[in-house]
Amino acid sequence: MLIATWNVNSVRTRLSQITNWIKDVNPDILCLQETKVVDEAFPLSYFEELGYEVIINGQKSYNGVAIISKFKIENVNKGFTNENVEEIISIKFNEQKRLISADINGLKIINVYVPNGSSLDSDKFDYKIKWLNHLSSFLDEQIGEDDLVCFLGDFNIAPKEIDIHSPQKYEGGIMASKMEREALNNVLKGRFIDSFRIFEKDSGHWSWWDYRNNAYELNKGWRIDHIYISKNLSSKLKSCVIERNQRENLQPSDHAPVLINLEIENQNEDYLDDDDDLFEI
DNA sequence: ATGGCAGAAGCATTCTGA
Repeated sequence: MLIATWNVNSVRTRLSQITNWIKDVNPDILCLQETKVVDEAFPLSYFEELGYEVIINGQKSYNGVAIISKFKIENVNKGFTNENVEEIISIKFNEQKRLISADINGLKIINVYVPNGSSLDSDKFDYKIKWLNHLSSFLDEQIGEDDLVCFLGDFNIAPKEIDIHSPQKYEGGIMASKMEREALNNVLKGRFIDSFRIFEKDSGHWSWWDYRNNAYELNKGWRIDHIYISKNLSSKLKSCVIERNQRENLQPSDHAPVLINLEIENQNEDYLDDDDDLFEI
């Protein structure tokens, strides 16, 4: 079972790149961030024609998330549905469309687009930390001990020094500060494994390269897009790769897709793919 | 320290991203 995350920086601008990549890789589940489009204008049919179901939580110009799946999608949550907090707080954190989750083929899929935060002294940074704290309580309510969870997306946080191209310059700053990492750890609460780090222990592997300053050509990137899986899935994890060649497309997203292979049985009778060939990565 | 690049809105230029 192939599961991917990709911040596409506008689903409409990147449409042919996304559908070409889908045809090439044949993922079972693809989670998108920064779709930048209202739900009414989302190009649903392009994915449905390829045999996928789609759920979306979009907004105009900014943010927006979607899940594209070959398996039946059940128990959809658009945004936060926290019960043990004042409703007004959930409403506030649902204004920006950064979260969508559902049950798919026995897995809880939780797709996030964490706020960037701008700089440590800004109101946006304060929002980022509070948003992560709200996410933490949402996960606490949503995730049961035996649930099989895949928690993925654009986290806008480099977990460690080795996830930044020039730590001497960027450690402690935005996306690499102690506060953000603590907030992220409070969300994870030791429940998850960073899929990528099971297979690669060294620095030099990035999922995002700034459009500016020739960053891709100089390979000055960050690893900020992550696929966390619950510990009870660890024995099923067969691979995790960053599809960095997608950053070389004409007019690419500034992020590359991240992809895992989970060895999980098809539990779903109405699997939408009639192709029996398993894609090996 | 500043600006570089890109997308959306909307028609010149601003806002936002990371």
